[in-house]
Amino acid sequence: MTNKLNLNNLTKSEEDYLKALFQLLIEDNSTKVGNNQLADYLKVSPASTNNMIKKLKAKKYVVSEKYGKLELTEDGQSIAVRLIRKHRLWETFLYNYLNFSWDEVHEVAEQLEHIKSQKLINELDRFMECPTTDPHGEIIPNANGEYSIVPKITLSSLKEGDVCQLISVNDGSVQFLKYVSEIGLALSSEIKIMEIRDFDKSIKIKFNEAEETVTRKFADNVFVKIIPEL
Amino acid sequence: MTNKLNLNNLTKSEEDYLKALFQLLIEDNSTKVGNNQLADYLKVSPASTNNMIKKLKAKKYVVSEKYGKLELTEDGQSIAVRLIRKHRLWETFLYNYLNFSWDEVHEVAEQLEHIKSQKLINELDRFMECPTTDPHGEIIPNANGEYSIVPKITLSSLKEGDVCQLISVNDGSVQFLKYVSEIGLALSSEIKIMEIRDFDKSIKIKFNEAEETVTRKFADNVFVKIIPEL
DNA sequence: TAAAAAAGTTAGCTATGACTAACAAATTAA
DNA sequence: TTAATTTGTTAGTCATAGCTAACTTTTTTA
Repeated sequence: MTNKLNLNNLTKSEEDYLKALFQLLIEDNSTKVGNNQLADYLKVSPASTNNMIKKLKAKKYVVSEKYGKLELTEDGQSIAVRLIRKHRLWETFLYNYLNFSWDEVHEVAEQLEHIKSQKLINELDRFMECPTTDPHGEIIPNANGEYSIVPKITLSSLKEGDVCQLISVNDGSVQFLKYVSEIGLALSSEIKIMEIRDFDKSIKIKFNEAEETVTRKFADNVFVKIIPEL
Repeated sequence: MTNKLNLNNLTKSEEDYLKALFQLLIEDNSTKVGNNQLADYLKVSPASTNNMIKKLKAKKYVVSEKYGKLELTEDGQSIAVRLIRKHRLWETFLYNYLNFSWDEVHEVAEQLEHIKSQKLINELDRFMECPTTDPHGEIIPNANGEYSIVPKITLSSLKEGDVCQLISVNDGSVQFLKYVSEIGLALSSEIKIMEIRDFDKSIKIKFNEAEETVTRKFADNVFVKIIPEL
């Protein structure tokens, strides 16, 4: 009996905190996630975070020592993965069936992911014929909460001369997504690092025969797969 | 400028109260809706209702004198109709595309109707090719909030010998909906009133060549259209 | 290694929206 | 028409979840 977990006893806020922790801890693969970092990520005060972490520790979804780093229990992770599954399935639905654009899906999916109905999400999955990635290129966990966490390589971590393929983009900001579309980048685009300028770490990239210079901040939000040179 | 109304400033609770008021006032066409009646309908205490009514009066969605009957302003009605539109469109989606049954759709639609996105609901409408009635037979208001409020005639208001057609059913209770399905009634079923028993107001009805005796309470939740006799 | 900065914690406040208990007004019935 | 019942209101409490301000612990750096 792995699944005695009751997913219906969580408030929207509790869910938001668990999902945020998962994204910082597991998806971003951080060594240490602290209280203030989480507060920053969720755009709330450190006091609020501290408060919520206490509650989540009492419910055994989070473990941490006083003044120590935050960690998710298995149950905590399980809840977070289910939320991510819901979020990404809804994004896919909005994008593929309801004419939403790349940058519009996130905000609405943030609301839809909190709808409590196991049947709803499983049927939505079936209706869409079990998609494996969302519109931003992120992998959708399956109904058992299993999914391969591909270590994320950012465009900013590459060196001059590297060639890579765009895998996914951070969907946290509408402005960013609009910019990505505008310069003509799309999922699977092949990108070559032409030059990295030392003084501001801005990067000159080449794709589809076009060249663009992007900032370090931009490159931090673009996830890629390196294409080994022949 | 009819629509200066900001639909995004309302809490889930405020929306629930406005919708409940609309259903009691307009759809059930009551002469007087009072505080306790509303509390009853929403299954909260009269104190809670009183409190919320104060807030909705301050926001100009509700008008009432002290100790007087509750009424919705035009803005209040407008918000309620939009919620009903959302509720019924989601019910239709769940029923037609996601294999939900008659009695399963209501609970999930109660959650989905609070999702804030104009685009979402308009695209969902387009995707389903603008359905006009939901799975329970209720009319879906259009994007402008217009819809014909058909005066509801309950099965219980008919007299012996009358013949009618099932138009819609009250979707408030899962048990009721299951019972309706089990005895074989469906939307559009033709029903004849065979006998009304005086002592308990139970009604013997005939449909699809079958006969059933139903209680007054049952008949109160079934809405019909009288078929004029030839 | 001591001072400064950053990170984490606590206390106490706010708003929302439930609740109960007590009370007041209005309606119904004797 | 007075008494009983129903209906409506108010006061005060609770939980959730946010906040600021003050404080403590840890980490950094000078």
